Amino acid sequence: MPYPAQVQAADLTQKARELIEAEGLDRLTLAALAAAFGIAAPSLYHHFKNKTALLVAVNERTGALLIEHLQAAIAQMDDARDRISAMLHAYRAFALANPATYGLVFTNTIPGLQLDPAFAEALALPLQAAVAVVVGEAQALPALRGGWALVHGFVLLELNGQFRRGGDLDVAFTVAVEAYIRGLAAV
Amino acid sequence: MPYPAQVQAADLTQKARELIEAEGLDRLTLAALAAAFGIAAPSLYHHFKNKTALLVAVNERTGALLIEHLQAAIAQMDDARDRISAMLHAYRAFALANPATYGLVFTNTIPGLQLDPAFAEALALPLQAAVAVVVGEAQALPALRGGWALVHGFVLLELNGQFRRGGDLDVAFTVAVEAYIRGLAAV
DNA sequence: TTATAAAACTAATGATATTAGGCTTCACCA
DNA sequence: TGGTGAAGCCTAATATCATTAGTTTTATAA
Repeated sequence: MPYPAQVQAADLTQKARELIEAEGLDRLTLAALAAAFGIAAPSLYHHFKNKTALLVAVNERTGALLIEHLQAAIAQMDDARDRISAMLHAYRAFALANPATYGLVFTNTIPGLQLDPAFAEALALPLQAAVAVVVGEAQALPALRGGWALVHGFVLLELNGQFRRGGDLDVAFTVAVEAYIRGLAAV
Repeated sequence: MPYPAQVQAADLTQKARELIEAEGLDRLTLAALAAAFGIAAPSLYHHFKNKTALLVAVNERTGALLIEHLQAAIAQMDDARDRISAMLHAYRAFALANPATYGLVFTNTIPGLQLDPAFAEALALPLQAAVAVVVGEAQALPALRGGWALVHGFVLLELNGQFRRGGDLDVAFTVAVEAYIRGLAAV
């Protein structure tokens, strides 16, 4: 029945991600996105309910990429503490490489952008086991949350330019992560 | 020479903060803010260069309140580790009590909202000394950044509703903070 | 009393998202 | 083989805001 689609939803999502990283979220207008495909803005409504739905799709894609990235980082690591450290570093690397879209995933200034509850679950999965080895099953959940918080907070402050007193941020990150892991283990 | 000002910039800032917390950032329109004072939207431009400048003022106020809150929290504490713990808990309490405006301070989806560099400085000041006692001057800066990151990240994830697997978040926060401090000390 | 300047107003402009309604193409079925 | 209908596109219109332009009001200073 159709008409030869000039555009797939996935292409739109991908291009939107590129535009957000290249120009900033505020420059991503429906008109600009449509223009990139040679179509008119209202046509986008055939692919997404509204702009928020487009951004949700962007976030889902970013989340999937992040999870892939984390899984790759621990491919052949045995020691639990090494795995934790490697994942936290990989997490930061991903966020720094995708600053605008990473930030968008966790933005709460735009209503209706909540990520699927399964996301946090999927994100935690690869880390959960390693943390449990270090602190035991009972403390695994809070310990996990602390680790996620540490990295997430560090990266956001870093992306936000809040660390303005000099110093090597790579070193600071490593110091913080090592301290946290050491503290977890030392119960 | 003037005209009896019906409004002071500080009143506008205060009301804007209230509206943001009560209705959400997206509901804060200039028309709504002006209406709360019985004046017309364009009149606000006599007090603020534009809406971004208003939001910057809101952020400055939030930052000042946060710093006051932290200083009050450590009023009569002697032990360095107690001070660190108390400040981190006070920080979280403030953010949870002012979720929308706290989030706005660290939002990077709105251009031009960068807080004054002096803010991070002033925020760090009360914590700096306590951290230096525990880890020594040399490691104080990275250790400080890690602590800030931990709390900031925890609070944002919490406000964003990312911790959906149950469990007591107060406990999780305490576990994480204690682990971090313990890890810092255990060098 | 009057000129001035701050502070407000009304009316327009411009950028965007969104909605309404209609045209075009093509896979499928009679 | 030809008709149909739905998908995908378009143009035009609407609504919401922020912002700008130009005008009016009024307390005070001279």
